Amino acid sequence: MIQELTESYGSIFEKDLINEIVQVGTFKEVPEGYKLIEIGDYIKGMPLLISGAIKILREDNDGDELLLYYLEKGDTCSMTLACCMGDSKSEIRAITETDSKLIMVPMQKMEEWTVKYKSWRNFVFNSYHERLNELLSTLDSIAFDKMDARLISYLKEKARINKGDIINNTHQEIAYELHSSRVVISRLLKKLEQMGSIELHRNYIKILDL
Amino acid sequence: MIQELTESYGSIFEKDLINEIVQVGTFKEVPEGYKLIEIGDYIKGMPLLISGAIKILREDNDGDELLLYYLEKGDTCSMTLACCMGDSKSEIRAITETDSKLIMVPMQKMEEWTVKYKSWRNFVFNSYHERLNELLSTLDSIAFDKMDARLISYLKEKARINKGDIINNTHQEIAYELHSSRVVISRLLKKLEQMGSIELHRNYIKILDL
DNA sequence: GCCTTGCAGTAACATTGGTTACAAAGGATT
DNA sequence: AATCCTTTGTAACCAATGTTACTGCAAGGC
Repeated sequence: MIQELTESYGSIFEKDLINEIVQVGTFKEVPEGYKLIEIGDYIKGMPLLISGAIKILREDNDGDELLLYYLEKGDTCSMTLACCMGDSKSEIRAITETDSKLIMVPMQKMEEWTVKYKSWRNFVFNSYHERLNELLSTLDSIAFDKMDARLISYLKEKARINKGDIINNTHQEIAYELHSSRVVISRLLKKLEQMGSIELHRNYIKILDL
Repeated sequence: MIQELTESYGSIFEKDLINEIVQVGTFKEVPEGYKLIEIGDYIKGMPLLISGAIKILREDNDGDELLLYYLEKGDTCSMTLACCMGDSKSEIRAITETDSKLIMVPMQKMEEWTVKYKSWRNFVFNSYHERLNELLSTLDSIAFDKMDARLISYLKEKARINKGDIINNTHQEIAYELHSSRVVISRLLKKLEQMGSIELHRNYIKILDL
């Protein structure tokens, strides 16, 4: 575990802190599609992502979903922080987008480390900062962009996260995450194909030039 | 200044911290409609709101606005925090919604107080927590609600913030903050009036039963 | 091969929201 | 009162998105 930690967090955490994390943290390896956090859960631990990616989703009262953003190596979930501090329930759902490795740190250490380690303070604040900004840009996209622009951003981001030019999703799945309908997504994808930006196949999409 | 501080923050900050704030903070009284922060500004200080209300707005590339949320007594702007920590520019605009009193605290104290005062740590984290949740609910409303529902929430919130049942805005102004158009807002308001929920007048709206 | 199931393509239509254009009403100024 | 400006009301129209319904196709199981 110490090896993975050092690799992903060695440049930002002090040695002492790394050692503490090794002592109290638990290493987890989770497959793609695993649900880490459900809306309404009480959260006891904080995840430090070593590899892979996690998607953070929001849901409304009717069960409609919306993708908020992804977490990657070196990220943690500020929502989790926020929830734990406030001792409240999770407002979001977290699902692994790819196979992932992460370390769970018990929440009790938060306060202690915040006082003790400058690097931990910076990490936590940076984390909040980045997540706030990601939320803002998600909000921008929903408020100001039309569906075609949102779809293009989605495809780009998804390709980046999955490190390739293939997106293994059905139109229906994409529609869920963008909170739209399958027919609309198929329509727009077909347009993108006709423009030569993508190639459509059954169960996957190949990015050509977005 | 110590009096106002104690009144609004006495129950959450230690005496010592209050004293420090009094020493380094500057008291400000600002009228309604005053622009406190503009997008792109570098921020040197952090505002502690004593009375009144501040609206936080987002803008897209075309200059279209969108109301994010309000700050009230006892609140501070996490965006500001986020920006200062990251030494980056402001992502938002802040304008007083009503006449307001606030104390500006220089940013340098942040780090120091975070180590020194547990109450300050809690305040900062709570602040982040609340702002994240407000952003989330704004996002919900944009993503999942139709314009009529958004308008109703807007009117309710505005009435609450202004502590009354009169909303002193033109249809055009409301349209800006909801990122819609005047005609659409007039149309929906007229419907609400016909349902007996509100009364329309020139330059103001009276809330009857929302 | 044949059947079932899930995915994608497409047409027709409904709804929401945005745009343009113009009229009418309320206030303020002269 | 005559004029001017701002705000509001409304109609007609358009574009984007969502809905319903039906089709064909691919893959896997039988």
